[in-house]
Amino acid sequence: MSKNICPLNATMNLIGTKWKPLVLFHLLDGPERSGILKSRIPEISNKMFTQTVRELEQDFLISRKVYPVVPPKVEYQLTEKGYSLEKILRDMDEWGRRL
Amino acid sequence: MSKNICPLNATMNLIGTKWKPLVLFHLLDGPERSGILKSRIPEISNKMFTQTVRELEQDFLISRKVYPVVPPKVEYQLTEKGYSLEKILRDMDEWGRRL
DNA sequence: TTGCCTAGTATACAATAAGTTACCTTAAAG
DNA sequence: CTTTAAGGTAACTTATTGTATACTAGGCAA
Repeated sequence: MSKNICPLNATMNLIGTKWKPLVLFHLLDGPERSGILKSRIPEISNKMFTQTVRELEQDFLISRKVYPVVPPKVEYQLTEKGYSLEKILRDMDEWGRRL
Repeated sequence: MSKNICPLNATMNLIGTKWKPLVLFHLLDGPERSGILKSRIPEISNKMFTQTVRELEQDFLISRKVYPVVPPKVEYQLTEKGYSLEKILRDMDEWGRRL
């Protein structure tokens, strides 16, 4: 009865939600402002967007830069750890293209 | 203003849940009986296991074979479509290994 | 100077998804 | 008789998501 400590579990804990891969994917081509990033994922709600980027930041997959201006300006970008998912994210996108 | 019809969305609709990638991953090495497959994912509840394999079956990622015996015997295996996710699944597992 | 605009986020509450527990099946073993 | 087996269902509780609304503070139009 080996307990399943399959590494995939760890991956799922970090990016195994409906929105995280999408947010990460849309940051692959460089930093984006919050609003623009959000607009690339039209179906996401405000709340889930904020919640998702917060969690990704906590897990060091993205970083958040706040400019102290009004109206607010916030930019997100992938960390190195986030970028290390590039191949997986692009493969998943490619896989979806063939459906 | 381009609405985001990113293929990754399609992928997420098929495997973008907490359990689906895990179920698929544990079928990569061949067909498994229901109980054994489930035991490889100890944290999954009975209900979520059944629900997950049902959805994967509907989406033609796995197939389900029922043997008319008592007690029941049911086997799951990846379809060709399911196998086409092999690289992604193994990469995700590998990524988790390095955390 | 009242009041609306902006972008990012926060909050309260409703809806949906996930987890828990109990129980069904039927044949053979004890 | 009673228990055990594997797989699954149904009823119910809790956790996660989604929706609608509002806040912030400087700039600007009326």
